[in-house]
Amino acid sequence: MDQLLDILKRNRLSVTDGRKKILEMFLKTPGALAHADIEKYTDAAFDRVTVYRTLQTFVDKGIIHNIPTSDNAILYALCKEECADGHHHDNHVHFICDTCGQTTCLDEVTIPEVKLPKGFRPQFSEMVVKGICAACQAKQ
Amino acid sequence: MDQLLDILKRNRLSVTDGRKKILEMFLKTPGALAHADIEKYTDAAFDRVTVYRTLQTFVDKGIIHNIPTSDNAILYALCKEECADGHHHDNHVHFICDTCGQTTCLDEVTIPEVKLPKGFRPQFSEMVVKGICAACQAKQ
DNA sequence: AGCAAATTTGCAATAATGTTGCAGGTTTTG
DNA sequence: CAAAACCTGCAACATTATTGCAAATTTGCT
Repeated sequence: MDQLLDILKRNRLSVTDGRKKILEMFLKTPGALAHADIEKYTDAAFDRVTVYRTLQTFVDKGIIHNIPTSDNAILYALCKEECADGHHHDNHVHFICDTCGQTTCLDEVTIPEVKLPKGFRPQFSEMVVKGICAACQAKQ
Repeated sequence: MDQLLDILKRNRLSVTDGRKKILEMFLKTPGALAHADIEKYTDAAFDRVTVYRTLQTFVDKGIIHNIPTSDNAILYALCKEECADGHHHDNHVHFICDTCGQTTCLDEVTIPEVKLPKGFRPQFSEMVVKGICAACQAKQ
């Protein structure tokens, strides 16, 4: 079965053009996508509202996760291993390239544990590294 | 000399009511503040625009830094050591409490280095830990 | 295949958030 | 104290996000 359909079905979501197109974008893109990227995608001219709702649905189902950025943008990326509903186990590092701007999930780099002050109980952590990505480095 | 004035003067900023009030909020607050927090602050009824500009000025001067969050909000917190203009050395971990929602700078917890895949050159990293903070833990 | 129920979409309206130019006011400098 | 520099508030505008509802699509069932 097609990978797209497989993911949608596994999450008990109706298979619609919008969801297929948006999910396809994620599967094709190595890095992360912002809401704006999806809206601007030429092939897929969906209503803004639909994009918002689709992304939210995907996050809820654990198909994609969002990435914190210190500037305002919300970025989304595919979860490597499918996560349980609402619970993401994407404990990998995200890398944002200063040159090309692309955000990459470094699935093989696990977020290290840190020793917190007394009383703090950690449940989940996120880590973002900025710098120059392998692709841009190679071009120079 | 008053700490407020000291900070403003050291950064060659005019001392105005707005800046004093906003900086005072940061000095009083253990955690981080969102733009909305400042705007809602009862005593300080400044124009929205003034708040935006003041926060931007403080960030530019290295008085405050912003904290990435996976939801959309931009949070700001005081820089512990004053940073050089534009260059922040706030390489500490941020903690967001799931119970009270407050964000705390863990100044004493340094972000660990991670080993990146070949070709990636890191320049700056950020780390956010979510869980239950010491204050909320103690209340239970 | 065909039909009813459930779900999803697009539109419209509205809210929330962020930006810019400019006139008037405040702070600083000397 | 006066001039210059800087800051603030207003207004207008741009962008981003949310909600309700009717129409359209998809699904489950026979």
